[in-house]
Amino acid sequence: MDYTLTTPLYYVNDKPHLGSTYTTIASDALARFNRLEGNNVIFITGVDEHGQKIQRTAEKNKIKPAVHCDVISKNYIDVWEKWQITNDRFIRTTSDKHRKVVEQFFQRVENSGDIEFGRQKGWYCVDCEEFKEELDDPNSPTCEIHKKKLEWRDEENLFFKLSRYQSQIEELVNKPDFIFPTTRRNEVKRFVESGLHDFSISRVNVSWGIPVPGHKGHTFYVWFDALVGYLTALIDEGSEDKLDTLNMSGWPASVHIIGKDILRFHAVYWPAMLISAGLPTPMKLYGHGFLKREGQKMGKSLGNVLDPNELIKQYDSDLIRWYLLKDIRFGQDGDFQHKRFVDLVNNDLANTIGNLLNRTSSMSRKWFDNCIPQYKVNDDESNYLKEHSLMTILEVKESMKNLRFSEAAESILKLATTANIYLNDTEPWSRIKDPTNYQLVANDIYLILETARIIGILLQPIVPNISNRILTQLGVQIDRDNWNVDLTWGLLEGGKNLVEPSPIVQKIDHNL
RNA sequence: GACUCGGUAGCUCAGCUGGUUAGAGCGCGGGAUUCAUAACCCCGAGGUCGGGAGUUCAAGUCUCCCCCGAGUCACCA
Repeated sequence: MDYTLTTPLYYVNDKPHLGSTYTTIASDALARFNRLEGNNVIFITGVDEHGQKIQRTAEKNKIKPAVHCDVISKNYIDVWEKWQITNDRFIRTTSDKHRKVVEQFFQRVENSGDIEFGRQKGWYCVDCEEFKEELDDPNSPTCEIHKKKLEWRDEENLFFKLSRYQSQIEELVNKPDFIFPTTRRNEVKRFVESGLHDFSISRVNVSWGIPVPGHKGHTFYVWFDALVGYLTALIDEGSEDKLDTLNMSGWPASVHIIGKDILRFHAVYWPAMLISAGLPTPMKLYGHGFLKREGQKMGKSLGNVLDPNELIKQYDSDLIRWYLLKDIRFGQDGDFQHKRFVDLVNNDLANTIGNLLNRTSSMSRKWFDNCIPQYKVNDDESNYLKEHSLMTILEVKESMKNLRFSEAAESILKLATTANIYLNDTEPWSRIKDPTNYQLVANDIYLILETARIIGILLQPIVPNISNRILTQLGVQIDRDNWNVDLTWGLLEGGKNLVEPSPIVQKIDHNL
């Protein structure tokens, strides 16, 4: 099955921040999960590089826009690599390929009769790239968001006839499995019900954009351009005119993962554009929440933005991944609290999961000649751990499939806790003192190690590095492309050598 | 202003179509244990489920009113 998923194409006005990292981490976990499930995954991310805001930022820094974009885009590419993001594509909207696709796309929309001229005049905020309808002070209008003076504009732009798609968009937006979470769906529904207006898709006097074919002086409005980037990412060089064969390349997307702020563009404008161009609409949109930091909004003005480039210098990306995916319910807003981060990493990863492996491996080596013990079937065995493991596998799959990352993480953690309890109940360290208990202990240790193996495998999409360390210490090889065989209970081989255990996660200090 | 969603233990939150003594994790206090990364395990404190009224044999769970918070209401990523 094809599974195409996307992050937003991040706007390169500024370097990456933790918000975009969060979106990308979640997308990465989803991509990894679907690969392991045997789907043909195309994981798309990229950057949105056009628009007047970027043009002006570049001017301010006295460099060409193209240079500015190169620098910031490189920053994104690098940071995703550092965070071990497994995107299959990285699309830049300044690429030649993209320009050609946008031209083709526009051609189709124009052929549908959905493009017409419209006059737009009013007070314009460059930072917002939009006309302001309500003015705070008519004598000296300023933008409330950016606190900057508005500029008077009187321009003739190209408009997309969104209003023609009222009923189709209404129908789409009403589908219960299109927009998540549901609270967001309500907002979009209300918006659509209030009546859709046509919107402008070009700007004049903005040189930093893709020229609109056949309309001198017009460049595409950044949104029109950026959304089409999802298609560009799926199209091979030289096939820019083959929008018809997109369904062979992974379109429509299974899910667009986006921030809640850009939901409307994806839920309303984008589907309408696609319908106009004769292309299928995406299957699902997931608008996740925003991250605060220690209870405060993150923002440049507050100077409390977490820089992923700095964060990754201090911590293994898995630690952040675990914290963000486990502690924040995807879709809701979250709060990055350092103390909580440290507590979770130490408790969940180092103590509960890490120490489980460590203590069991240690016992196994000590009493079974540095090896994994041989399990001998015992009919009286209830094999509670096997049952719990199998249940956990089902839970994790179901949760991950539905982007409920925190539930998946909790299920795995619960399994580790159960295994720890099992150890405490069976007390192998006491039983081993009586030689007649040898096989009993062998079985118990084996069951725990096997459970640890299952945990290691299940952890792959969420914390891939930690997963690797667990599996390496257990000495197991796994199929990196499909986890279904490896998730069979009982594959751990008794009698195989165990390396000396070392902590898979080093605890971190509160003071750092 | 209109609409949407929230307000449950110190903190972050679960609680589906109403039904035994309201739950989890973290934090805190105590105990037990030694295989282990001073880890693991057990026990405990404790909350009039935002406030009020109502429906019902029975409401955190439904209805109404009020208070507080967040969000959306057209082209900011």
